[in-house]
Amino acid sequence: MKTRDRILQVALALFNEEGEAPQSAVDIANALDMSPGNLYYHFKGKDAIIRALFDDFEHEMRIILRGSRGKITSIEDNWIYNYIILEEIYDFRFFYRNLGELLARYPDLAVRFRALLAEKRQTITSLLKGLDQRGVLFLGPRMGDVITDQILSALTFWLNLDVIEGSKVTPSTLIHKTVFQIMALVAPHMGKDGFAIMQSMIAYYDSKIGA
Amino acid sequence: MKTRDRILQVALALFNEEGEAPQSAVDIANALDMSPGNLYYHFKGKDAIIRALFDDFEHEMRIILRGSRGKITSIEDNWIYNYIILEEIYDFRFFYRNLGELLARYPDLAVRFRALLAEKRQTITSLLKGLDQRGVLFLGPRMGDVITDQILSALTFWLNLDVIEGSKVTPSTLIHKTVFQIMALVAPHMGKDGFAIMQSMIAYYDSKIGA
DNA sequence: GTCTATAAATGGATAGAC
DNA sequence: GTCTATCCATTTATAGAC
Repeated sequence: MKTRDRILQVALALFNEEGEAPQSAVDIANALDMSPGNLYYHFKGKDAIIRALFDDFEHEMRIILRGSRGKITSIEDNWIYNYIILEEIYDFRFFYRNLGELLARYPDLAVRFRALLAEKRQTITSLLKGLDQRGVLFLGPRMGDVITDQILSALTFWLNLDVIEGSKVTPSTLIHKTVFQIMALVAPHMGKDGFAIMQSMIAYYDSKIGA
Repeated sequence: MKTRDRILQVALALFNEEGEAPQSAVDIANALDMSPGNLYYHFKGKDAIIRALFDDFEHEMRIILRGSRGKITSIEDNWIYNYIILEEIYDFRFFYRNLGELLARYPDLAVRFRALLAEKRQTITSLLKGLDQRGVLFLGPRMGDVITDQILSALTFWLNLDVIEGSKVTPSTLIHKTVFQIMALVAPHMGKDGFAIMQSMIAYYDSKIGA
């Protein structure tokens, strides 16, 4: 394996497990059993590593977002789609733990992250509109935007609330819980079927987390 | 005004406006036209200042939470109550911008912050239960917990999404928008009145932000 | 209480040998 | 490509004069 890739791999693991902020370039070099000088030969510093990691994340997230266009019609599709997005975020979770501070430190990444968010918003909006038009959903005026905001917020901060509350659930359970939360944002707008759908989602969720 | 209080006041303003992470003890001293040595005479360092600021925040937030017990019965009461909480958070917004990283750096504050969150959760849960029992709300099994999570999340991360999306609304508009979002989480569960209530909330919200 | 001066520690970064 | 050695800048923290 190329040294460059090894650095990215180990740095990502280190950031995800210990947090990005406390790690210095020397810490990363140590984790790789490598001299700081050598690390600087491959990357100009921690900044360059973070930018390279964001490149990877951005690329993969775009594939996921683009790949879903027009293919999601059922509730089950929605569940799976959310699951895939959350798993991708989990792989680069160090980024979301610190989001505000990180984007303040790297304005260039902030621009790109916002573009990604805008694409997500777009995807969610058109998805909801499709469900509304097919009569699966009943959205009053403005409610489309309101729910989009709520879903976007859930997708962005699900990891934070968990950390802050100090919960100790497994990653898999947390992802399932989050998907459930997102579905629960939509279910109340499903008219008289909403209650039944909510019930079956609860059953599905319980089976996933083994409750 | 006592020097100690001046330090806290200026440090809070500095953290809120420029972010907490980039400010060193020397920066704070400069903002006060004071020598670092003098700052260290009053506080052992930035850590001690942050702890003192958290003391203030915790104290005021507890007063707000305690003061509301059993007094909130109408939708209008809810609107006002949320507004007061959001304003208090806004006064100490530096804390919420960085929440994850900050709590990781100060485990003692993490414990206290979690206790505060638990008290908030408690308040929201009993509030929803009250509305459910009086027939204002219709919550299926589990839905109480789900909505509580959603509200708690909105109250905790409203400032972050705004910063991340780079929006440029006034603080007042942002607070109104957030209250609206929280009410919109509850409205769909108000049975057949939900639609009308939602409509009147939208009108009220529009009047507040002058749209 | 407040200042100046300075020590001690840390993190970022590069030069030059191998 | 990789290492050692080193430098520079920043930050924390304290001692001692006023």
